[in-house]
Amino acid sequence: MIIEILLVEEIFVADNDCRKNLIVAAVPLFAAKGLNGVSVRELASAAGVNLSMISYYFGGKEGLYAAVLTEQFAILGKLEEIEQMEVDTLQKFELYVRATVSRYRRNPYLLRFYTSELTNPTACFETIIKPAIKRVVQMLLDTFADGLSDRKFRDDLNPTDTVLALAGMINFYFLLEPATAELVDHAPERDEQLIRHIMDIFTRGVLR
Amino acid sequence: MIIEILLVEEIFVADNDCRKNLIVAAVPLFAAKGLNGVSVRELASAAGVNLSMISYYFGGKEGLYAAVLTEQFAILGKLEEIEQMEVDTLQKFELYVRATVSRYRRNPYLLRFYTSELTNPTACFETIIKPAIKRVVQMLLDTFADGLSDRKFRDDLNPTDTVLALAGMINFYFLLEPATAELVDHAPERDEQLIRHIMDIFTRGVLR
DNA sequence: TAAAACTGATCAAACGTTTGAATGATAATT
DNA sequence: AATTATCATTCAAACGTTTGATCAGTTTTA
Repeated sequence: MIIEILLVEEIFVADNDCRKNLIVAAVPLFAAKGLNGVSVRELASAAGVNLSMISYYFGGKEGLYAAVLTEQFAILGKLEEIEQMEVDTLQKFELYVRATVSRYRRNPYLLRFYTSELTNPTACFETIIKPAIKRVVQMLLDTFADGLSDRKFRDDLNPTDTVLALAGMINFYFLLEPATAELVDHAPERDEQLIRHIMDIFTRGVLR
Repeated sequence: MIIEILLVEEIFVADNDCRKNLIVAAVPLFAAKGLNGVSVRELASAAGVNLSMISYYFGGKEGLYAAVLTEQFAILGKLEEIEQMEVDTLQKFELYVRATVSRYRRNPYLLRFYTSELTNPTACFETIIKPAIKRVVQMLLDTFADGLSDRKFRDDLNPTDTVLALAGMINFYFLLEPATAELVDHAPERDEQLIRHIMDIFTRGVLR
């Protein structure tokens, strides 16, 4: 049975036009080339504003980058809706998988910032990315613990290995897309099949 | 039963000292900061050679980066030993997992180059990284096809989703380490347990 | 002694940031 | 009601620094 969920993920809107334009234009640029791969002139030009506005509003290029990451990861850390749902543990794992797919589809840049910071961390890693990731992993660990105390899950499984396996299955699928597009059909139409597939393998793996 | 394998992975050694020093010094720098995050002066200084040697031997910074990636991914693409082994399909998947873990442990920079190019691709992506990744995925797909024709595996599974799930479980574990070190024990001593764990889940998922 | 390896100095271009002036709207003063 | 002062915002220009690359010259090697 498919769990119907409504994930409300409002987009942050700055009060100021110039400031907003900079963030909106910076997202795809930073996501594609990284912090050091984009120049302030490129950013300002893409936003259609004067380049000094970057320093004025964000204190510099790194400030703009931090603002972009803050906005992007505010979405990732929102797990309350999942946590508070009164469903069984397996369904909670499915909710996480569905939320992840939904977020990556809505925001195609999120995963790039995510993995870019994991591989080439900037100052933002410790302040923004690491806490967000730990939050997600901790939620998954708590869910697994619930499944254990319910005596639904196998008790011979390592909790961290198990939840990272689930997270890995769904995240790696999207991460690999640029390289495997010719080998694998990554069309959004297949998402439902992918989710069922992952949950199928995971369920067989963890159930008693 | 654990499959004992000997993975011979010789390290490329340049005939020239200056050239070799540059590559050796460049690996951790490029891996940590990316192509744009390191300057030629930093590279030359770390290698203990004159700055102009980068252009002399590699035609420029990008040339050195390409040389580093070529060396790194020569290891990743070496799958012949796995392919030619006369073992059943499930054991072949386990060989892949073991080889992956072994390579990431021997070369802690490999995964970083790998994911860095996936998120922020340079000119090397199409020429070096993409072919290497496709090679690995194709090998896994072939192995799955063998398991299907042996009637060992479930025939209702999507082959690509299945092999990407396996690859995701093992790769994501290492990718996430910088963020989850406080939550998850990533010690090499646990690798054997991790491999068994992943193969356990995977086996239950794919077997008839 | 010719070729290869290497050096220090130098180059133009690009970098991120800062400046001081100009703008227009709002608040305070007369 | 008219004038002045203050404010945040925007701009073009220039700042000093760093970038990657080059080149003429020197040393080393064969």
